[in-house]
Amino acid sequence: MDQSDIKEAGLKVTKPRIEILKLLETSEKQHFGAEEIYHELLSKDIKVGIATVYRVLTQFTAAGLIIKHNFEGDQCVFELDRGEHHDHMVDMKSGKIIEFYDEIIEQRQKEIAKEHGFELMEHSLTLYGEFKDKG
Amino acid sequence: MDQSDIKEAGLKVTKPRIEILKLLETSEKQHFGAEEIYHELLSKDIKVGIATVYRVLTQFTAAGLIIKHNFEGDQCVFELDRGEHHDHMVDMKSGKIIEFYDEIIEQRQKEIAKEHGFELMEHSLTLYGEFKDKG
DNA sequence: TTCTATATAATAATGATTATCATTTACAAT
DNA sequence: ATTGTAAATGATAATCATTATTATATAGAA
Repeated sequence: MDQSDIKEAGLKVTKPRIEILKLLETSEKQHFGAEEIYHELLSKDIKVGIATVYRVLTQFTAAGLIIKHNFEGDQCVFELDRGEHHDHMVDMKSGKIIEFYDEIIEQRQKEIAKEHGFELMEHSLTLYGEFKDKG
Repeated sequence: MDQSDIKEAGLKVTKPRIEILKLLETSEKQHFGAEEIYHELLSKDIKVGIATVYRVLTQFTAAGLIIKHNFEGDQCVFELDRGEHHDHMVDMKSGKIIEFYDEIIEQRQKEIAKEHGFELMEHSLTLYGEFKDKG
C-alpha cells in the first residue's frame, strides 16, 4: 500500500494523499473520522485543508483503497482496506472498536440472500455494547 | 399501539404524536424518514412543523415505541417497534427494504460477544444488494 | 373553567459534508 | 530542465439533515 496504489487509482501522487494513506497505514488505531485525520496531520505540521481531507477520503473509498463505515452517530469513520473483510464491535462507552470475522455468519448471510432472490453485494454487521474486561 | 402508549411514555397526547404513530402503524410501508413523514402528514392536510416531527421521533425512539435505523447514506429511517427484532435487506437500486430474522446469526453474535468479553446491547445487520425477481 | 407545565411551529443555529473557484502543482511532452 | 495543462489544493460558501430557541398555543389536572 503505497504511492503506486494512488497512481493506479488514477490519482496524482500528492502530499495530502500520501500523508493520509500513511496515517491510516502506520497508525495504531484502525479507524479515523475525517476531522480526526485533519487534526492528526496538522499536529504533524502537515498543512492540509479540511476540504482536501474529505475529497481524498471520498476518492480513496471509490478506488477501494479504504472503507467507509457508518456506525451509530453522525460522523463516518474510515479504515484502510486490507482486503480481509470483517465486522465490528463498538464499545458504546469508550468508543473503542474491534474487528471480528465469523465464517458461520458469513455463510448464513449468503444463504439468506439466496432464499430471498437477493443478489448480495455487501453487508454491514456491527455489535454495540461494552467491553467488560479492564483496559 | 395507541394513545395509551403515548401516555405511558410520559408524553401528552397531541395531534402530531397521534398522527405520526398512526402513520407508522397503518402504512403499507414500514420505514420512513423524518422528512417523508412530514410530507406524508401535510399531504393528508395535517398541519405540523418539521421540527415537531423530529422531536416526536426522538421522543418515541427514547420511549421504545419506534426504532431508528442508520442505513447507508445520510438520512435515518424509523419504523414501529413491534417487539420482534429483525435485520434488513436493502435494495440499492429501488431502495426497497425487507426484513428478516435468523436464529443462527443471532446465536453466533451472542457467542462471539461472549468470547470477547463484550456485553452485547444491540446490533445492526444490513445486507445491501439487489432483488433479482421482478417486483 | 382555570392554571401551568408541556407542546407546537417558525425560524435560527449547528455540525458534518460537499461545492465553488482562484491559485497551485503533478507530471507528460517538449 | 522548462513548459503547458489538466488535476489538485485550500479557503470559504453552500447544503443537508438535524437540533436549539422562543413566543404562542394547548393538554390535562385542579
